[in-house]
Amino acid sequence: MENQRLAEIFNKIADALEFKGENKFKIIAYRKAAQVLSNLTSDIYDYYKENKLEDIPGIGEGIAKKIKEYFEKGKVSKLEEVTKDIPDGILDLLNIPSLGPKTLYLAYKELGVKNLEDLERVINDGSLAKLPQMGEKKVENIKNGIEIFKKAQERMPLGKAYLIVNEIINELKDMKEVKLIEPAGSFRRMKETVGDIDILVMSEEPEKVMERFVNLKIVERVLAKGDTKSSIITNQKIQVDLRVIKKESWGAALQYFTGSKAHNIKLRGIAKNLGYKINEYGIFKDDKYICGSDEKEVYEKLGLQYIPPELREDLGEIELALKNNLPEIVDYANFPGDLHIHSNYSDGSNSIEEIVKEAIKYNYKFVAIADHSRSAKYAGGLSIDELIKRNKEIDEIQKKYPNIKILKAMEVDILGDGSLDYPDEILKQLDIVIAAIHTGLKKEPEKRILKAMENPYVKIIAHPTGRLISSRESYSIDLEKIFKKAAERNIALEINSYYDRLDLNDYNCRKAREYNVKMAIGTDSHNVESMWQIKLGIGVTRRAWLSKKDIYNFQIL
DNA sequence: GCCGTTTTCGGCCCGACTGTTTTCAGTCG
Repeated sequence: MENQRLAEIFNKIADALEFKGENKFKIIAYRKAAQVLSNLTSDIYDYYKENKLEDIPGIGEGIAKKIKEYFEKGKVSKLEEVTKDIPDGILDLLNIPSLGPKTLYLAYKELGVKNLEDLERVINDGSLAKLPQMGEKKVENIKNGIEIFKKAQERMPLGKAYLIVNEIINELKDMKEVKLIEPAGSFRRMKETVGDIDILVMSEEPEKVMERFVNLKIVERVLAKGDTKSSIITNQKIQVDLRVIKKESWGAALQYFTGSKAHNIKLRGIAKNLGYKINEYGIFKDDKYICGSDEKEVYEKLGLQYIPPELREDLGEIELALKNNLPEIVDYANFPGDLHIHSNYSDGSNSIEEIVKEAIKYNYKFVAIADHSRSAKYAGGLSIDELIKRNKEIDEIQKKYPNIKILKAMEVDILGDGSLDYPDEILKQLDIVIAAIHTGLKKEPEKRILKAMENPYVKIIAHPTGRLISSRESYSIDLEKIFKKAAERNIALEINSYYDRLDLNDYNCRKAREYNVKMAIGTDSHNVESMWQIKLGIGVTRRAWLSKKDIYNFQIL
């Protein structure tokens, strides 16, 4: 599928045009097309074949022509045209905070800056500071920006950001000046990674709140400090923006700063058509304040059903909300249970009873104890005897805790030939068999998974792509084949909610939903302190528009 | 470059903060 490749091409064109100072709306149009392409669940080639490229919103005559060229000639000549007089790699420098296209272009034109080394040279020899509109402080900011650029090339996984957000909120929420505090941005939308963290505070006394914020223990550097906005870099090298909002603007600000950008731009268009203006302060008609204190009210005023943050990506949610027809996604509260937890029988650190007690705190109806199978020596995989002993212990504990169902599960290795790590007569004693690849990730993973799915006892395939957000690409598998088989065999695919996995991800879950595949949510916890990560998995289901009927956890009891 | 029950041309979201200026440009979200 060429969707991503084309998205990259259009983003690159946008970068080049921005560098050259082209019409900014043209740049927006290319970026919009790139965004649409990277989120498209169906193959762009099919649209091309059926001559329906222009049916896709955001793709018009010009970009359709370029996509056609790509499929017919294997290239987009516009990309070559706009990049031919730009040195290789200079566009990457646009990702340096505080260095924008105007300054970069000037440095290139006047000082011959072509790469990061050149940039550092003109900073150090003082020539950059002598350019028009430049000065010592601007150069200092760019210098700091380079440091951030080098260290924080990657976005932070959502699960890590969670801990930082919790810490900041805990530090600020008890101030008497703080009426409400709430995270916004991609964090609130539960994107799997975040580039920075946005936090909103309702207060009438911004000075005190800002003062406290920029002096928190985790602050490494203060980038800006004002009455409405302050920005800091934490000791973990992530930027946190804090905004202080007045009561009458709270809902509008929450809406505005939650984004996504594409979602907000479309909302603005709707507001405009209704004769309103919408910004972070509220909805206005001829500069007269209409509403803004409540986020739901903001959507209602625009004739829209309230759209949950996780859906706000401009992937069709606005059109559905206009018709009051959004999918019924599931709540974070009252989730029925966790399908993937390791006990100290294998490599977990807590006993089965400790896990059960913790699960009760979550109000779960069930919890699945899923230890590693015998081949997983590195992870204390259970021999058949150990497995039988463990199951007996589960029976005993079950008697003590009648209000929660303890499921006898196992995360069973898919071996090199696609067979499972226990014989069928053992597998059939389990409530849930979760099959997974842990070794030989490059050894025909697709074939092995498909073979494992033939086994009559397999209920779930764990972490189907094997990717790790911070360190590993997915196995090379054709997920569509897995989806078809899963639907046919009624096997659920996991949303592994461990923060560095989130596998399947939102995009693939949306795709799986088209095949009527059920998803199984489990945290893969190895200690009870990790069980909160079920939130991350639920977030994925919400971003993928899944309803209860799409989620295996709701169909177990 | 996209888009249209105002439009096939002329719009396209808009405000905060910083730094370099002395009324504004650049960057960011």
